[in-house]
Amino acid sequence: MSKGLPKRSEDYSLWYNELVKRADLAENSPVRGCMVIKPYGYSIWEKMQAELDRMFKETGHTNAYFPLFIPKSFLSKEASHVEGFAKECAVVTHYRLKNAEDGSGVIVDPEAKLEEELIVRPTSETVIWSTYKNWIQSYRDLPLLVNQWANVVRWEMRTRLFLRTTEFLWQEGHTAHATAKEAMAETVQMMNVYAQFAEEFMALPVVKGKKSANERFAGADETLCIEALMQDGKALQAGTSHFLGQNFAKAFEVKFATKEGGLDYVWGTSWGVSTRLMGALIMAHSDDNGLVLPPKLAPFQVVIVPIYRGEEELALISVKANEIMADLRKAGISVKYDDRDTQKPGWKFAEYELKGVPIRIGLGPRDLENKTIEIARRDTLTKESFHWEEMPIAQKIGNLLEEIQEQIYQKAFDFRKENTREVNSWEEFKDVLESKAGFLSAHWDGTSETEEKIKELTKATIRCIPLDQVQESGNCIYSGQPSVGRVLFAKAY
RNA sequence: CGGGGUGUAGCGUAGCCCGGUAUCGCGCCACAUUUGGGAUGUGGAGGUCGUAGGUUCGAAUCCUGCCACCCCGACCA
Repeated sequence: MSKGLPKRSEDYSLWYNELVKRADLAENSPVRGCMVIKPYGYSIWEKMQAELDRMFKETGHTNAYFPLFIPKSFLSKEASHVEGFAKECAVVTHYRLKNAEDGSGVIVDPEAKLEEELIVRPTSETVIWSTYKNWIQSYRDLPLLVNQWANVVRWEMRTRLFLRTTEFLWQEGHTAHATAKEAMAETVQMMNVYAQFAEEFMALPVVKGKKSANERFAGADETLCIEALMQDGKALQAGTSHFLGQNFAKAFEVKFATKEGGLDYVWGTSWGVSTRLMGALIMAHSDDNGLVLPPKLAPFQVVIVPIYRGEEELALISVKANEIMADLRKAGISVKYDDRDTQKPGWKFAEYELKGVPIRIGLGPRDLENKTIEIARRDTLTKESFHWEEMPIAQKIGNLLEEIQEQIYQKAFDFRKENTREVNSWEEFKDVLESKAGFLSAHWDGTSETEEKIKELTKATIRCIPLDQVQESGNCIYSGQPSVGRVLFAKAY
């Protein structure tokens, strides 16, 4: 129905790119790899932010803001951290431009070279830990529970709207604790917050787990994550929570006086989710007609489209429409009334389908006469005629929104279940990966060498060692060495 | 960063091999008829052919550099 949106089955990545642009979520900017997030797309992000922010505060965190620029020397203080990020940093070397003498425009003023170059933050551990040094002296200053909403820059070689962009928006939490146990509890807690957000609000089922050493964050002792499965059978890392041990405390000399009178390095965590969640949201639920949004994150949950001939008829319909809107708003349901005369109803139907509005209400003279409204669901593309004396419209719509939220989750959950397969031999592993993709649950000997080899041969990586992994003895799919449980493999974004 | 492809009106495109100032559709503007699944007719506006050079009497077309996007690879919490 939608004019020429590519089919998922024919070209999944083309479908994704076109959908992002046509649904008015984002577009490319003149700068390579950077995106313009358009108002409709940004309002979805704002909904995500609002909910996550609420959850962070509920768990005792407060927001702060640290600078965009980081002195180059900071980055090298934590050895594995610099190794992980050095290759993708944007660097500021000068602070002034001047007019070119030949009148061809502005050039960098060579006189204005910075003594120490500045890195545009790829993540803020270094600048934050250098600040924490001054904030923490005693166990009384702990725990320190801070989050920031910010933009970061990573000079990626290959970019895709939302999934991997040069600049992206995210939140990064950075906490400091007196004990390893407490820091680890924080790391687990935040992974759980992310999982809860993904499942309840994004309607996205996720697997909670631990990263293998290969996939661990640069500078962390342990990385926990939530992994989701997209409709093309590829996995997407949706959020990470890192236990930093004392690595950054040691690199930045952050010590505290313990209750017992000793002096110790503090224990740290960091955790983040980014605009990549937008990519996950789009790919998890949408179809060949366009976006499908879970009601809890839709910029507006209901759109009312009037069907009329002439102004008098519109006026009559608008009276009823306004009444419905007031009822819905009173019930906490967000609604838009599209009474533009510049587009026809059919055009609007297609438009709101493309944009994933969960419920569309059609209201015309026939409805006024019969005391009905037409309710169309985006997720199932079904329509029903509802008699408004049957029950209050707000109650009907409220119930339906809840049902949609649930069913979208259930659909994604079933899809993941169908596409998570236990495999027990190397041949089977390669075959399933090739023909069906999805998550592969398989035994692994626990070594980086094996993981590396499997990645090289199949492009599949260990997405995580699931938290609910069952202890089960078996043999590594590749090396045949003994294994104590299955891990989750997949090709990933 | 390596290999391949693409760049022509807001969007999608023809023309390029074989050089002579650009085709078609959607969209846009005006008017009329329309309005329960992307309306129809008539008239109209809109172009540094990605960009900078070169070859030529003449370049969208041939040559070179650069930029951006897409695909594959490498890289990547």
